[in-house]
Amino acid sequence: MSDVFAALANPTRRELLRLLLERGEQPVQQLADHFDMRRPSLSEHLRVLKDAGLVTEQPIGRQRFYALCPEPLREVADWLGPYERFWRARLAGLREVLDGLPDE
Amino acid sequence: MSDVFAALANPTRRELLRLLLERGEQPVQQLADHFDMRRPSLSEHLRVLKDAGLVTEQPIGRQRFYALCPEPLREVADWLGPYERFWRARLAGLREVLDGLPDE
DNA sequence: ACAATAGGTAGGAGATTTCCTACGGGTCAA
DNA sequence: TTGACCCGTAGGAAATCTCCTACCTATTGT
Repeated sequence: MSDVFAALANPTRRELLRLLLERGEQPVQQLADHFDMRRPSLSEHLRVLKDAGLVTEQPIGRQRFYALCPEPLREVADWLGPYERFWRARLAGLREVLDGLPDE
Repeated sequence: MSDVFAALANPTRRELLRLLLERGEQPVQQLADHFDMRRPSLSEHLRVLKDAGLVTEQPIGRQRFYALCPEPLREVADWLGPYERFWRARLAGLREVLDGLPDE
């Protein structure tokens, strides 16, 4: 869980996930085109994502295709569950307060 | 967003959030009782959570009560939205495969 | 006023992150 | 086979993280 959150804490890595979500699996070079960064650094980001289980890697010829693997994100959503009840209650409370206000 | 994920990437900080969720707002000492860690380190974790907007701080006398502030978590849930569709599709695909299998 | 309590700040050690350049290993095309 | 290409590893620099000890401020009770 910690490694998943740590992986998501970097904007480059979140952008990589977004690209993989919107455009499907891609080789490294194609992903690298979107970033102002050397490829070895991108490789390192991809390794962090892979270690967190957020992407899978499939070598085809001399390319490596990376694909989104959303299971860890589902676990994040599960982790959020108990807190969701809390913020819903807060929103409900806020609504009550707003309903109680005059001049509306 | 990055600072929220970075805050969540530490198990001590996630445990702090869990304590605040389950037991409501508490002063630092009461929180510290649950950890094998010196108080200055706890203070630093609380500061990280506060900077990420995940907790609020209210001084009462010589104590400071910390309370959960779930808005950033709601934003995380919103961020997860597009990926949720993806993993649901995956689960649906998996179900299809399972349904197609013999010997069930 | 004085001692005790709550909790923060200062600063340092060691590990980790995030970028880089240089290079190596495998694959394809001529 | 040779050169071009895809992409990773090695290793280093600067910044940041996470813990610590020592110390400081503010509040409370006597």
